[in-house]
Amino acid sequence: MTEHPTNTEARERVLAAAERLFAQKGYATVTLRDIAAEVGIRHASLYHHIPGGKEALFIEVTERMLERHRSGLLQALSAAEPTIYAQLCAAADWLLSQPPLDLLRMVHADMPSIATEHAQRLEQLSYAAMIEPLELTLIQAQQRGEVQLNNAGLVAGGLLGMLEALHAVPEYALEQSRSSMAYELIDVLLHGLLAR
Amino acid sequence: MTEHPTNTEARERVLAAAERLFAQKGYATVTLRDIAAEVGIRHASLYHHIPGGKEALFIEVTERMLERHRSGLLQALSAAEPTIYAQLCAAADWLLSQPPLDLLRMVHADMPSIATEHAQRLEQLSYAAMIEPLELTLIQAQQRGEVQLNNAGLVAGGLLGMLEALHAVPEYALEQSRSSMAYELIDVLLHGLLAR
DNA sequence: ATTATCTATAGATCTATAGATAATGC
DNA sequence: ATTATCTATAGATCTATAGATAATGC
Repeated sequence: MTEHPTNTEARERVLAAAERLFAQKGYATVTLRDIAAEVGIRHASLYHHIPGGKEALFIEVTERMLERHRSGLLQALSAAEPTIYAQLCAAADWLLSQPPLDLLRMVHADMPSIATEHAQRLEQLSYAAMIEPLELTLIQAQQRGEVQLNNAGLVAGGLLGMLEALHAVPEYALEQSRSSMAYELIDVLLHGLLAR
Repeated sequence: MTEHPTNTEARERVLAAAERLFAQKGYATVTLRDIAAEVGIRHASLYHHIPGGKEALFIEVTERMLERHRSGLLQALSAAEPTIYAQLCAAADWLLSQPPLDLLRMVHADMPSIATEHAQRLEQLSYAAMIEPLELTLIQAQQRGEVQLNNAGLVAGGLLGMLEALHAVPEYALEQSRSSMAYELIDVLLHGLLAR
């Protein structure tokens, strides 16, 4: 009955392991035992750090992952040279520096498994973290006359799907780095495939 | 002890439900009870049709889903007017006509949950079904001088990620049809975002 | 007669709790 | 003294099996 969940290094290790595993494999696929094994403790010991259990753990780490993505993306975008190519490459570098996350799986598999009020909040947060920064960047590039588009949100979502797909390339098929593949895709998106 | 798994309508209903649920939510998230409920029977009755159990069921329906994707994609591509725009739009129409599938989730979550020999086969099959047809189409367009590219496989994968992402757009946010969004993305990919 | 379903239940695994023991910080 | 772990176990849920019952096809 002594439950004093404080924010120590031990708790942080638990959250970090949970975050990485959930981001990569999703809510249902990852068991508390998997997380405990990753940390090197017994699964029952997790409850000392997370009295709320699996669902609360998932919500907490997903929330902070999305918030980190939002600030990391915004930071990367604003630090980049103000050309759309440099900005999108910086965004790609940021995304590839993070554990692979799969927004489509989050929407179709993870969100339906948790309480709707939290699912809705996380869904809004994922929009704010992943789409919005790219959308704003595209709109600004449009305003300075650099690009031409109708629906920045759509293009932002498509770009994100394109970049996330790079995480599906298996190691043995990696002839070049994922970064350089990302730059190539961004180049195609900017200049188009059509021969000139 | 009377197990005579024949290929009847009842079995087909089971396979269809399993296929749709697995494609959308993944192996671990979907329980045999979910599938049985969808069909309208008790979960134990599933075993009459699938003596191999959950894993064999997943492998069977994933395999046939990927084979259907391969033939459906090839068919759509070859039936389209031979311009890259028409071909990619036909591919998008086909993809959007199918239950949402998430290749990234398959690679990171589903494949590691099943026996490695089957996982490897399904991974090759998913390449043959999803990437290869688009890759060949892009190469042919390049050969007739319509497009210009270095790495057709990379672009095919990126395009696929872009199109799959359309399944993440929630119903309430759908101002236009997913098809028309797909066409718009394809148009961007062909002509590029940069202002001319 | 064969095929498809059901009820009942075994066995595995998972989340979660209780209470004991070890490690750590004053 | 407080914090972090452990063992042991309850209870829920899941996959899977056995055997009975219902539906269907000659």
